[in-house]
Amino acid sequence: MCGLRGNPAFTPLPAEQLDAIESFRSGARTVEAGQAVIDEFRPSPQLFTVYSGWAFRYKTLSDGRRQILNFLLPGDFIGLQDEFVDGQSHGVEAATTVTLCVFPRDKLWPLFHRQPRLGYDITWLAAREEKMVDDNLVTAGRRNAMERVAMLLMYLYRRAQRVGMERDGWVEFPFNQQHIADAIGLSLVHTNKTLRRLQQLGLHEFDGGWLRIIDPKALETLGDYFERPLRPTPLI
Amino acid sequence: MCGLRGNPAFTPLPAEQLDAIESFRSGARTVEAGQAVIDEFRPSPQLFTVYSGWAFRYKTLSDGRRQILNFLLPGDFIGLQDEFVDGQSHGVEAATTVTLCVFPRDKLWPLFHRQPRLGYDITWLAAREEKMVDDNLVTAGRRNAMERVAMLLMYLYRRAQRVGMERDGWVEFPFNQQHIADAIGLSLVHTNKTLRRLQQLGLHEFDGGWLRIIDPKALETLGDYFERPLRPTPLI
DNA sequence: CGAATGCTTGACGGTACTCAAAGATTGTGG
DNA sequence: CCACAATCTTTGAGTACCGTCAAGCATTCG
Repeated sequence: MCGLRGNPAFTPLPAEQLDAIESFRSGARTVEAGQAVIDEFRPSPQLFTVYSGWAFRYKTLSDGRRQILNFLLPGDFIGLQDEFVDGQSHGVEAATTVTLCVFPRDKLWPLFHRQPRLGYDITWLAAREEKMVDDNLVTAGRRNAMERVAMLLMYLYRRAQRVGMERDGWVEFPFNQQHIADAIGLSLVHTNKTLRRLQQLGLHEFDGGWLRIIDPKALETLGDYFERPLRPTPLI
Repeated sequence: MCGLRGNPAFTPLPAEQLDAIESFRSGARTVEAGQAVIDEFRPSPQLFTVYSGWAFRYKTLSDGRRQILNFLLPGDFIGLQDEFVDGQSHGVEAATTVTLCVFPRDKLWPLFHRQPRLGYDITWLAAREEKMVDDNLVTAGRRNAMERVAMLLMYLYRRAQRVGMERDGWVEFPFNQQHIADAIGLSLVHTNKTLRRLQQLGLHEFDGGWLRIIDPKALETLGDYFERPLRPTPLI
């Protein structure tokens, strides 16, 4: 049974729906850092909920340029998009060791049928995911380098914080500068230089794969990205 | 009753579900070009299905920079995102006269409850919308100016074509260069110059608010954006 | 006919990209 | 435990793409 349930970031569910999720679920899976959860060019016969760890969704152009679409944290539901659209979609890669709950794709419709409430929750998650991509699109399209980095750091920090991954002001940050560059649409070199300039302002700090935000307000202002009040999230 | 039903781009529905949609629906609405369908900073108490016309979703930064997130065509379902996340979301603006089917937001859950199949379809639409935003994010993050324009033109042309809006090779194209610039994340001036260079290659043609694609293969190759096989779409 | 809106062009500057190479860090095998 | 490889970070130099500014042109509308 999923140990995330006790987390206040998620909505509690009545026993009947917990049972339904249990029978929907087909197992668990662990993926090591750097390995693929979903291959970019082969639709997955399974859906997943992230149970622990960091992962990310991405797409690559035919010449290898990569764009990270969004980051995945505990509670995120993966693979919906493939259910509904043919052809190549996106890849999902683990950034740390990731543990996942696995659901067979062909039981998705029966789940909607028997537990409409869970169907509604899944729509909730799909809509939330889309809003995050919306934000990332604004970043890539309309923010400059400094703003992009500031936005991304706050965004990732807040998300991790929200699901209880903060420890004394630090959150695990398993990404290298290439990941950051691919997420915000900059080159590796320019990302490095921007990161460096930001660091000298003393608004944040990296250490051994962890991130600490020293001056959240300054970063929020710089990135023009402010935390929004968030309701508890459904957890499938 | 919605005249889009006969369109082969959409899946036919049994009478029972049509009735359910009818009772979900609260009316119709017409919005003139340039007017707001959904205000960017005020959550809408309604959901919409586009019945005819072009619209677009967008977000603006606090200093006025605007990013168009996606374009909306007949059959697109609007407003889901607001259902599920607090705070400011996105705006929706009509680009032509747009007609919409209106649904009260508070009947969304009852609809899922009584017609799980329609709930499933709504999730389908949400996932498809997200995939489109994914593609736009790749464009803004990883394509250069020429590629961005090529991709956008093919993308909009294909989408319009798909819902039967093509007439002798032309589709209505009610956007000015500022719209294009805001969609692909370039400045107005640079968008103009890029458009001009593309036009001289003779791959496409604009005339009086209509667009014709002369060499789709060349544009697809240029933009590294290829049509994917598409199933019929559910229509709510 | 004048105002408003949108398109086009040139000039110039700056942000960000590419290329290249030198540190720093981590991991691995002898 | 050290040597070496592999990966990642950092820096500099040079360039190109794209942004900003400014002004002229075209079209539409009242």
